[in-house]
Order: sequence, then structure tokens, then C-alpha cells
Amino acid sequence: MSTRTAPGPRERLLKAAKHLTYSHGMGIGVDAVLKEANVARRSLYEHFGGKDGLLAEVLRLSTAEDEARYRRTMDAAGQDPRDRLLAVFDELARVIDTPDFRGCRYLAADLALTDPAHPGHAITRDYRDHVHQLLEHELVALGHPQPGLAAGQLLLLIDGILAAGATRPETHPAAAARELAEHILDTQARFTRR
Amino acid sequence: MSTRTAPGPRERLLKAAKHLTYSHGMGIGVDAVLKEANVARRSLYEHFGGKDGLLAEVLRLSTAEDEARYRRTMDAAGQDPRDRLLAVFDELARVIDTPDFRGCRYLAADLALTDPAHPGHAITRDYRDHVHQLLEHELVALGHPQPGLAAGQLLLLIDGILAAGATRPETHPAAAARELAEHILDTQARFTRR
DNA sequence: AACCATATAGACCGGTTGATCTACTCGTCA
DNA sequence: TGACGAGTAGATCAACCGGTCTATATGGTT
Repeated sequence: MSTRTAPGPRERLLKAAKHLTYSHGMGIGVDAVLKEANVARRSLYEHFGGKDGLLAEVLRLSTAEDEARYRRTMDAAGQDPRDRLLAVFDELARVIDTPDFRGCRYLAADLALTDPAHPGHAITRDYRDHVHQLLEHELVALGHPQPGLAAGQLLLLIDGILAAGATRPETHPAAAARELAEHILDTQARFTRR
Repeated sequence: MSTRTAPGPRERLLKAAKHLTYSHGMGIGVDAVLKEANVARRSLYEHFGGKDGLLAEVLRLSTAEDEARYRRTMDAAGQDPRDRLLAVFDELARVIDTPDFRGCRYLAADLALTDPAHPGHAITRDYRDHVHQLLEHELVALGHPQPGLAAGQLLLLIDGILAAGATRPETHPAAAARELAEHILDTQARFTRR
């Protein structure tokens, strides 16, 4: 257990790599990571086997964090599935307003990692599946007639927010998407009302 | 005028760079481009001043082509603004089903070009402005009460389609987005009916 | 005190990057 | 014919890439 003790080389490497890959892309050099982490070259290869291993671990760690963040956001919004789902879009509005927001880390990774066999792709795919399940679970609780399709639509809106947030943040894409999200959720109302 | 004559080094460079930057990212090496274009090293620096100049010209050329493609798609759909706008989403469904589709070239460029001062960013920004104008123009013709905001929403859907199409094409994001697009357009109906 | 795993510093490797340069070939036009 | 501009071929450059290596220092356990 390294909790509470000074962060070791492994933690420092992950933190530096997470930061640098987001701000400078997956093409960042190993030397730059080592320098920011203040870690010896050898330690990287001891802990992660190489650059790809480090990048994969960064993605694994980040997806776990972001998944937990989705859960936290929804839990903070109460029990009503509608509130819980819309809270996600309010949270995304905050995310893309972060001063150093640079778009979706996972889409950037998929676009940057040219080799389709790179282990990173499996990680980002699993992440999207998990988020989809999270959304679908709420839609089922909401009584939505097509929770799977609706979850896909919400995910599409999220992708759009993150893309537009990176390129045209001044258009407030999260607010625009929230309105469309409400329409998706209201499909349930149309069915239950009749 | 080089029309109809064998393509010169400049054209060959642009074609090779366009292809390779899309399939292998902006980080592709100059050597690989020169090899695919079958062009001498020196010619690249004569025509474009360097790698950045070549990349910028590729983006300029591509945006012009894609802009023309939007116009062509809408013109082929007739005069009704509603048909013209929805045709865009049908066309996007075809685009992301292309076997070698790899996501939006311009979003990938913005994410890959780390330096915010890179000339490529200005080009992608102008491109999005032009597409926004194109959409807004149709929305005005449709009598939409908030054509600017609605165009932003449609653009958000387009971003979402291209992102989801690159990462989860099996979910048919274009069809999912088309339904949401219809809702955006129908906002007009709600207003004109009263 | 002795030991050992872990970390550090940094030289070193072959290969590649973007860029510059010289020398040569080719086609066109005066 | 001869000169010239454009293109080609390829050597060369410093910088950097990911990865391996040796040697040394540190800190905890027995």
C-alpha cells in the first residue's frame, strides 16, 4: 500500500504521462515524460515495459476515473433517472469550460494511434461500452421504450459536445445538446402517456 | 494550366500527403510522403517551404472539396430546405460507411497539431464557419426562429456522427442523428403553426 | 552489519526526423 | 545550339526517437 506515502516512480510516471499525452498528444517523447516525472529512464521500462505499456496504463487509469466521475455526477443528482441523465450534460458543460480542455482524450487516442492493433483501442472501446451501459441503465429505469438506441443517441451527443467543445467552445455545445437530450428522454413520455 | 496534363510534383505531393495524413495522421514523416508521391526531396521545400506548409495546403484543399460536397449534396436534394438539410445526414451515413473511413480529418488535425499557433487551426476554423453558414442559410429559408442556434445544433450532430462513426460505426450514428435533426427542424413547425 | 530489491544517472545504440545542400538530368524556348 | 528553369537523386546535418546497458546510490529487512 503506497497510500499517503510520497508517490513512487510509477505514480509519478503515470501522472506525468497522463498530463503530457493530453496536452501534447500520444506522440510525446519518452524523454519529456521522464523529465516531468523526474524518474530514471530504466524505471519506465521496469514498470511498464516500454512506451506503449505506459500509454495503455494511462488510458486504463483515465477511463476508470472518468467512469467513476459519471457515476458520481449522476448520484449527486438524486434518484430520478431523468435528473441523473441531464446532470451528465450539465457536468459536461463544466468540463469543456475548463481552461485547458482539449477535447476527448479517448477519441484523440484512437485517432492518433494509427495501428488498429494497439492495445489502447481495446481500452477506449471498453470505456465507451461501460458509459453506454451506464446510460442505458438509467433509461431502463426511466421506462424508455428503446433504452439501447436512446443510450446510443446520448453517447452521440456526448461525442458531439466534446468535439465541438474543443473546436468551438463559444457556441456552448453542452447547452445545445442538453435540449436534444431532453427530446430523447421525452420519447418515453410519448409512449407512457397514451 | 496543368489541366489534363500529367500531374506535376506539386499535385503528386498534395495527393500523397492528403492520403497519408488521413490514414497515418499528421505525424507522418516527410520521407513517406516523398516516397508515395515519387517526388524529389527538394521539390517539397521549393513548393511548400516545408512540412507545415504542405500540411496547411492539404487542409486548405480538403476543406474546399468538402465544402463543395456539402453544396452538391444539398443541391441534389432539391429546393425544399428540409430535404436539403436532411440529405446531409443521409450523405454522412454513406461517408462513415466508407471502408477506410477514419473520422473527421479536421478534428484529427486540431487534436494532433499541438501548437495552437499552427496555421492549420485557422483553416479548420474557417471551414466550420462556412459549413455553419451553409446550414444557417437553409434554416433561414425554412423560417426557423433561431437559425444560428439550430445550425450550431446540427453541426454538433455532425461532429457526433463523425466521432461515433470512427469509434462505433456499428451503432449507425448517422441514422440516430437524423432523427434528432428532424426534431431541430420541427421547432420551426411549432412556431409557424400557431 | 550485511544483504538485496529498487531507484538513479547517464552513456550508448541504431534508426528516423525535418531540413539543407550539391550535382546532375531533362525539356523548353530563344 | 545553348542557356535556363524545374525536377531528380542522394549525401549530409543536427536533433530526436524508443530502447538497452553499466555503474552507482538508497533504504528497508534480517
